[in-house]
Amino acid sequence: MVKDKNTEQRIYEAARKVFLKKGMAGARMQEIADEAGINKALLHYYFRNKEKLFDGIFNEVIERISTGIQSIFELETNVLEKLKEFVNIYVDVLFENRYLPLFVLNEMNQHPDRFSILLKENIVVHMKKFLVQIQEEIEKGTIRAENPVHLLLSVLGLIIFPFAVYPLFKKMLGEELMENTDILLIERKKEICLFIENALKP
Amino acid sequence: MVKDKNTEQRIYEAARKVFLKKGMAGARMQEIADEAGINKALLHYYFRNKEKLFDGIFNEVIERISTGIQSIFELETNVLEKLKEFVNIYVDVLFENRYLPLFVLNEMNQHPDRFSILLKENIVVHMKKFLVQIQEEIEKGTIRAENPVHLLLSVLGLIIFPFAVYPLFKKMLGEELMENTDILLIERKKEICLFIENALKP
DNA sequence: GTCTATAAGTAGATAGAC
DNA sequence: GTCTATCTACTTATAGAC
Repeated sequence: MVKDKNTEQRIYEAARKVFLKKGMAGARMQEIADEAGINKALLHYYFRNKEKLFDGIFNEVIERISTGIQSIFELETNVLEKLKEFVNIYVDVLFENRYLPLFVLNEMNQHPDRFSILLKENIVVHMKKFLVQIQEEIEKGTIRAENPVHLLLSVLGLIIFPFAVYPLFKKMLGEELMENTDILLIERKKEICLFIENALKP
Repeated sequence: MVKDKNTEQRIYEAARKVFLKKGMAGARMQEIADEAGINKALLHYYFRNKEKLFDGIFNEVIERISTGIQSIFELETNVLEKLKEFVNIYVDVLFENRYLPLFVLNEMNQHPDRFSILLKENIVVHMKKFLVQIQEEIEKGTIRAENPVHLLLSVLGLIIFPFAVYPLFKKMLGEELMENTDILLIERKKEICLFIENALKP
């Protein structure tokens, strides 16, 4: 076990890895300790208990996602451009953090209010502004759509779902068809953009 | 507690409810017993242990999904019609079983091989045939797409994602914008169909 | 078949030596 | 700061009465 990083950080990274993979309920303090190459007791020395450790990880994850979204919505472009930027950035993010979508969706379902405040403050303002912008463009006729909420749900689904499902998908189709899953996931950037463009073309 | 159904079935239904909501790791035998209105010991009398009980539920869920998919792919129609039929049936299924998508995606990630066989035999044959059909229509030019796998991922994402995310979405946008979440979810049937039609129009 | 009581096993948390 | 050993609490599983 390499000792170059300080212990606290090693624990934190180990916890991140284990929590993202197993979730709060499935994660074991012992596994985190092993992963960090230290003793279980040290976990409690640095982070008082499992919940505090989890909260740290979870808040950091949400924070990271939020700021990414924020920066996109601050762009001064039209809806289609914003969506395409969104797609490009988030496919890359998820590519490097494949457990992220399921982890967030799950923990949110298990503890519905742990982070409702967190989310409200960070994302929702931008989200709502963007929904207004979509509505405006629909009325102007520059994009063909009916309900901004549906559009947002659709784009998020196109981006996120493949990452949540890809291990299953890989198993279903067999290695032959999916030998290049990674390439497929990256390809989705242009695939989704094209799909959206066609769907929204007036 | 109503005793009209036999105990085994009551346990089974309680277990289904709890497992789907909490997952294998998060579910508690006590909670299942309470939900079924019986004693914990009876769970072990009817189903030897937690794992066997879970397996029963899980296999049944997968089975149900599989047969649904199967019947759609057996239709003798073109790709667009099949996809639309798929959308209509599955939105209704998920509407009545909202925990299903996350449950399946999760448990599959936790026990990657428990059901690889299950899936292979039921769905994969039809899936592959359908991918071939898509490829043929792409080549004939009746639909505009590039990669059948991407198309399938996209449609599944459009259908499934909103159900996986809807509690979070509801929280983010606040009750005002989402007072009719249920209507929104059902609306997705025509929304997705329209979205696909436009995206695939040659 | 169904219950109460309890055993056995597991996981989180703490005490105390170094 | 880090470890070993241990405690406590929780969860699954079983024994045995009815």
